[in-house]
Amino acid sequence: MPELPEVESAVARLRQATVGKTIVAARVLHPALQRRLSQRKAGTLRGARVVSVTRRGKHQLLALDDGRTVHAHFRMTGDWTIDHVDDPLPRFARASLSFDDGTRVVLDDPRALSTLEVHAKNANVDLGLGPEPDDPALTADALKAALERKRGPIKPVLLDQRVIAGLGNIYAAEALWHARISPAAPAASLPQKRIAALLRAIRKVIARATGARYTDDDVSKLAVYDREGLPCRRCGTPIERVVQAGRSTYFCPTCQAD
DNA sequence: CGTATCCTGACC
DNA sequence: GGTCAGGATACG
Repeated sequence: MPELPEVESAVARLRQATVGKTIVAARVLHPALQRRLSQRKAGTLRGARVVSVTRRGKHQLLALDDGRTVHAHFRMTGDWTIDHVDDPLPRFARASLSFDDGTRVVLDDPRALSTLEVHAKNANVDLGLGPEPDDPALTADALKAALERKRGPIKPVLLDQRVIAGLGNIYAAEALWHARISPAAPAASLPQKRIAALLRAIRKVIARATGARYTDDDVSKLAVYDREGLPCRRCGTPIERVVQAGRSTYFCPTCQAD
């Protein structure tokens, strides 16, 4: 269930469950996943110890004591189920890592779009990511420079992970609503002041979601996402839904007029 | 830039 | 049976 705040929470659980422990078995359980990571290669993880678990954008990186890195990405519907080696596998188990203390970490993903890879020691892994939303180097000027290089409407540009790492479909729409910017506004010509407002809004929506679990209660607090036809929380105008670059965009046609 | 594609389930 | 889904990428 991943946008950046959900990945952040997944990383915290993964870290808690695995750091300092040694892998005793690794299984790749779904053919689509096996195309990226063969069972043979996964098997080489046996005996390696997890040194650290970190997040970059929506990517999760497990550093191993032998220098290799396990690299996971949830895409649309992935999540970790953390259980015990003796438990029955979850219904949508796609891969699993078992540890020397009996802990098992299961990649649980109904759509099986998640990815899992193992990178060699010293491998140059380019995740293709821009700055994190909370990166102090991400100033309004820096964001303006990045946006000026892009063509097309702002909303799809915000989903480009090279612009800002970790922003997804929900929080892109939420941030635009808070900043009162139309999702169709050309990214390249947004004025400085509006970009500054957008950056503040991005930080606000991400910060508010981080730490909180992604509960129904949180969803009900969203300003525009999945609220087509419902009144704008600011002006009462019905929220509209359009499709941009194949993704749903929700916005208020009154508050976000340009 | 938009579109199709990877997958599978939920819902109309 | 069609549409949609919180992501990313290859392609035209």
